[in-house]
Amino acid sequence: MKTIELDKVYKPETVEKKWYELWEKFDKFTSKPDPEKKPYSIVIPPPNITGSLHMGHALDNTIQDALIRFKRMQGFEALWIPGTDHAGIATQRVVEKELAKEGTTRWQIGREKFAERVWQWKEHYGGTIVNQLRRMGCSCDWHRERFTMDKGLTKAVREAFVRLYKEGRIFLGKRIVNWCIHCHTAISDLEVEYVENKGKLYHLRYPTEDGTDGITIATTRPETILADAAIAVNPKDPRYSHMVGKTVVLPLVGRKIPVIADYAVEIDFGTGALKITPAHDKNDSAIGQRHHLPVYVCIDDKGFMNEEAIHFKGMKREECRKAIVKELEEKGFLVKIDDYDMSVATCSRCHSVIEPYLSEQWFMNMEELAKPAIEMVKNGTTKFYPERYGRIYLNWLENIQDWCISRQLWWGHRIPVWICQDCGVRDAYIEDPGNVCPNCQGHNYLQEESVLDTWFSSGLWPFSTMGWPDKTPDLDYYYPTSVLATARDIIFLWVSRMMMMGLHFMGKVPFKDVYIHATILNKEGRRMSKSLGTGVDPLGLFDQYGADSTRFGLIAMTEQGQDIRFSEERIEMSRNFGNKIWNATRFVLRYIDKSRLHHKAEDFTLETWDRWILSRLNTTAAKVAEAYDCYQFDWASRHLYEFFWDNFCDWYIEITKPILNGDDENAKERTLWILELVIDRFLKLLHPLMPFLTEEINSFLPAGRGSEEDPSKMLISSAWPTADAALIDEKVEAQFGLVIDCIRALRNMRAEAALSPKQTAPFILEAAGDENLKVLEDNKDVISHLSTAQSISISKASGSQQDKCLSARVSDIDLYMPLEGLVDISAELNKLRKEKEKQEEMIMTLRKKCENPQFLERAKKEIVDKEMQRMTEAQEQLRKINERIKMFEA
RNA sequence: GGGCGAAUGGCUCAGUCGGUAGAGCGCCUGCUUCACAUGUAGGAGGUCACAGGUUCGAGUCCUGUUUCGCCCA
Repeated sequence: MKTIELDKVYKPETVEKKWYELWEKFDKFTSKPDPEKKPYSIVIPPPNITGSLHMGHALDNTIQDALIRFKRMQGFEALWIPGTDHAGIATQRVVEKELAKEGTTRWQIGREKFAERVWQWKEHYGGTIVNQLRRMGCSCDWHRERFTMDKGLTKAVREAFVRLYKEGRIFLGKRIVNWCIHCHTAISDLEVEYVENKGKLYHLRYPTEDGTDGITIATTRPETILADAAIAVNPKDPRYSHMVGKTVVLPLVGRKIPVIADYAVEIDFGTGALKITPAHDKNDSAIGQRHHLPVYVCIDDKGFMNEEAIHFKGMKREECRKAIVKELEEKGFLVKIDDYDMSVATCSRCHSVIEPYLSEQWFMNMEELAKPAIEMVKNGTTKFYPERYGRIYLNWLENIQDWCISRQLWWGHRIPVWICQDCGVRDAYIEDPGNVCPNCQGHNYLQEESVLDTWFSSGLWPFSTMGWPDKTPDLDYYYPTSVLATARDIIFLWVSRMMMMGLHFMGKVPFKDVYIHATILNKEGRRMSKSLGTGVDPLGLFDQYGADSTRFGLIAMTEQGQDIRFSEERIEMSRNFGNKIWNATRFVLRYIDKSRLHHKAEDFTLETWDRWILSRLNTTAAKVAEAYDCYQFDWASRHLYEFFWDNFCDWYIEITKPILNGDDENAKERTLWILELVIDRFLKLLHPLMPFLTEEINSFLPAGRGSEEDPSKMLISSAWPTADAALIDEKVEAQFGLVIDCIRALRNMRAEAALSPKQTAPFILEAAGDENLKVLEDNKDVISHLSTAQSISISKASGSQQDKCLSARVSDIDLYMPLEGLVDISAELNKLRKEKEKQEEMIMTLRKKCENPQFLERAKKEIVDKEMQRMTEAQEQLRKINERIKMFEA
């Protein structure tokens, strides 16, 4: 067997690349239905094809990969389906920008050519984020990679649309929609962002026809008066009751419009009189419908004023506002302008101001679809983690509005409805019907121009990716998926739609659990934003610290669903952790000549520290599995870190050094077995979080040796180390905890006496109870070694006071370090007096407690006993301190 | 306007059933000890935002207040 010399520092770069290639080469990510195994499946919340990996993705996909790897190791048939969505607006904009650079537009090249260009772009650049997922170590089944515009998914979209259409849930309606003049399409309510803005409130006077009276309204959008249809006041408002039913004259335009009464008008806002512009405001539209008002449109779909806008025609809406205010002022209609803070609706894609726009769009009635989606969360079939997000989901679904599903884009699933331009008949088709109208036989049977909202296809994702609408073995086996892990802002966008569509078409929820992870904020506690440049690029972190460190660091930062501030220190801490693991293995490998994993605990007489580390290992295994299972990833990382660094490296490995260098062959065999066992098990426990490092180290272990030559031994396909309850021993953990405390106390005395690290010192340990006495005796060598003792005397407490020496107390054990002449008496006295004060304070509070009859009566017996115990303990300690003070003073 | 969340050491955060406040980073003092200075040993540092309440006992439960963040309308 050749000995392996490892580098002093772990270097992730080459390692990460190597292992990812090997995993893929040996199909480690591939999953297929296996009736012998239980399925565990995840579909990726499809990232946007135009996107690149940001911190949120990094966290989201670390979580999914950790779960998949964990479950795969546990023996589940684990499937993670990757893919991307076609991101209608975003992708179209990217390609339009390219065209602009070439001096052309999509209108010039036409719809078909444009679509070709987008596909070209997709082939070239669409793989960015997918490759970044590989860089992270994501173990997705790439054979099943899907794209919302690929053949299978298009078929699913078509099928779903036609079914919903035939069920009468999809309809064409002329309504006010959120219109983006820049993207030139309708967008959904969820794509609208409200931005606080310092605006103006314009007070305008609308006179009566005879000029004797009038009414003053307040508006933030004076340019829309050109399309006013009425003035509305609240019927309860006495200021205007005499005006209701009369007509006023629309300034500049001269149109006579009625004054109407409607309870929707807020009496306290502005002047209490509201101008009604049914074509350019959602609320006005509703009021207009109630009062059968005519609809005037003055702004077109590109944001320009139209022929309704008299001589303002052709102006941009912003220009028109200035011009119209000026003219209103000149003609005496402007009463005043107030400053006014308002929130302006903007397009979440291009940030231009949304124009509420009356247009014909396709809508989907959601009310009926929402009902089962609500029910399945209420009855716990699908559970949210953390729970509170379930309530947010419910609240949204319970108030759901019709969904505007049409987009005036050229990139996306074109709505499969054909409309006869001659007779107006229309229908939806799974297969293209040709251009002959089935009704009038005319040849103008044409497909709808609009495409579907991208989320229409995302909603089908959990089952369209598995082959729906066909009945496939995959659907039988993997659906419903186990969990959807995603960010909070996705609840409405995808989670709810996937639930509705999944229940409607599959009759089953699409996922059993929904895990909502933290939002990552920057150091200042603000959202990371690409446009503001406040984001941290995870790829930079991968380069600097390695993917493993970034994964582990992100996980360690994440508490349940709570927002987290990104701190690079955590990533650094994780890198140091990885390096620690690397070096600990490096140490152990110096002594390991062959695998001893075939041994059992029964083969040896185990020492306290052996049983302690085995107990800690198995406790950790149990806690880590539990943490993964309830999505407490930060706990998992904490348990792993603490076990390996604090327990294994700081204590166990240090203990083994003299044994490994000694000549007790039996002890060596036993110790090497445990060292190997701990590393073997620990690597497996850590693997879901740090896949590369663990796989690399495993390949050096004599029993591991997962490699290109022996891929079956790779960690990725190894069995999860289930905790062995027989090796968990709380008593041993307490006993060795006592030993640790004693060693710490001795080291502390050394530091007080300013001994150099190598300088040995004599110690005296006296235990009051037999039990602790035995623990000390059993671990004498360890205590001696780790405290760099010259000599250790362990005995039952004699009651007699030790001479001039430093002292400490752990449980019922007195520890002394006699150092003739070396003890700084005044410093020691100082310390003792401080301790005395502390002890007296403690006795006071304890006495208060223990003498309180209500405490004795009402508190649990164990607590009372414990407090009483502490009380006597503290008094004993105080007595000793006093004695020692006396001694030093003498 | 409605809802949700947060406030614990200088910083970033843990704290599960109410029972002696923890970690990492930073800081101070020792260590070029044959796994690791991305390390090691020791140390300092906290009125748990504020005010009430429940309780024998509150960082933890309840009510209110303040500040910050997010979501919805």
